[in-house]
Amino acid sequence: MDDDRSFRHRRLAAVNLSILLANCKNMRHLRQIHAQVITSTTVTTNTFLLTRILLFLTTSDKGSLPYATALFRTIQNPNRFMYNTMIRAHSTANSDHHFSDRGGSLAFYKKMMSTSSVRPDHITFPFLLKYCCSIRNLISSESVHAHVLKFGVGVDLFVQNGMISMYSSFGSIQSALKVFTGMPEKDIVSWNSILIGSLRCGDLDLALGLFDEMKQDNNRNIVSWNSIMTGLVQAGRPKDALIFFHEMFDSDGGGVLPDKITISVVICACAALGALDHGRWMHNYMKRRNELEIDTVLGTALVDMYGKCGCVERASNVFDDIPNKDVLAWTAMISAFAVNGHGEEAFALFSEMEKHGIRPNQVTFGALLNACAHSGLLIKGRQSFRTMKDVYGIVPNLQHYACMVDLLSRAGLFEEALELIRTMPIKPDVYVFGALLGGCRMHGNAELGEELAEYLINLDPRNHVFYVILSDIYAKGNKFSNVKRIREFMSENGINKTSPGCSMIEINGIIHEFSVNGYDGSEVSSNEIGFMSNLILDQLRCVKPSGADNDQVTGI
DNA sequence: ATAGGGTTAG
Repeated sequence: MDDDRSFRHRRLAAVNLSILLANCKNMRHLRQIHAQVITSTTVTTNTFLLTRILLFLTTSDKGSLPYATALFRTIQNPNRFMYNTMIRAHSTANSDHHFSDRGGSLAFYKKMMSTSSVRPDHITFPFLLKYCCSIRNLISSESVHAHVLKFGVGVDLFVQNGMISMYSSFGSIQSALKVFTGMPEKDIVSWNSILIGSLRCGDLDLALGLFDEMKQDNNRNIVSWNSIMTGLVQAGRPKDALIFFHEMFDSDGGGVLPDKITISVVICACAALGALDHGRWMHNYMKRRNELEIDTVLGTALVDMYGKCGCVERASNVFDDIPNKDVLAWTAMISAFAVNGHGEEAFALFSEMEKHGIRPNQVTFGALLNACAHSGLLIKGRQSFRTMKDVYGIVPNLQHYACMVDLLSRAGLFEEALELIRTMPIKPDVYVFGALLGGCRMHGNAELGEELAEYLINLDPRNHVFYVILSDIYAKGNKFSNVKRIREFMSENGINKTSPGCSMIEINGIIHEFSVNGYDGSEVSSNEIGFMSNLILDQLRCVKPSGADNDQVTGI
């Protein structure tokens, strides 16, 4: 009788709480609900209801992880479900709470192990392993593997899948394969995990082989396609990514339809190729499919693509319609202005971003400095470099220094560039010195140029770039015997461009590659491309360089 | 319960 009443009470309270939580509007509201639970229920029901609140706090977008963590600390004897909830909540990477809650999921796991009553189960480990993917700590992760075996869940499919991801996130594709091949039953997630793992570890051949095998077993889904395309783009093979996209699209990929992620990957490939027609087709395609709304991520990818294809106007139009613009969206648009020589607009947009209360990051300042380099904005460049450090406390990285050195040495300010290099707190790399060397070539600074080139050639004797720049510097100073000496040295030692510089052109939606030596040989005649490229070269020769940044034109 | 997407760079 009593039990029955208690049960009904519990049911009733749970239903009421569900309704309350479903209508919960903000944290203030949640605190009220929490207080109500604490004051109006018995200890037994309390545990049950607190669990519901924890779950709400960690899974709803109206929840709050710090509040959940604080609430969790007040619970005397959390049960396994509560521990699992917290471990799950702290398992995702890229979140800020990694810093506030030192230890993340592992801290909660350790706390659970310190009790004698609660043990992990097959739900605990997939989340814990996911967390291990982000901490890049092999020792901890191997301990987790040991615990997986200790608690007898090493045969669980989800746990095994998690271990594949964990090992490949460290680059241990061998260990990942060992788990994979040892699995008695594999599902689509197992296959996708090992596919993604091989891509992360840079083993493209393995990935392509796996992808092939998956086809035979009719074991490919949208995640498989998206993953292989992402891998190809990141491996610098965007053209192959597009080929895969067409294979998927034309054959219906075995009943697979492109989703938001497919679109963003393909747009990324288009951006890398400068394939404007393809990119615009994708843009139209997503408009046709009304379930593919342009969210922040897709909008950012589009802005980037249009920017890299030289369509600042289109980029700007897409940008205006992006909902909830975050740093990445703003940075993509600033960058679109930057690479197209619209330095002033880039800075205007930066100010607007600050007004919107969006905090710039390292990448934003990289884009700004890049804008300065592309538009010769010396003063603004120096200013941004200072603002980055003093106002935002962002530590400049090698790329920022390379950008500044580029800007200064293009302006002929070699002393200032050298001073910056001398006072750098990090070791300057090839790109920093390379930027300086580029300035030397532009201004015919032979003394510094020779010294630098010699240094860089010693660092990387097989790289042709520095020989060529050095010979350019000699040629500019009419030291043709030195030019001849370098050319002879290069041919005697077989120092050539490893792969000929290659450009791409999009004709009727097909990407064609061509270079001075040859052409990839598709339907369009190589002669037509050769004819056009000569025409363009002739026109370029008629253009007088108008500013310091135009030296490439005279170099042709 | 586990797998996939966007920003800088010389």
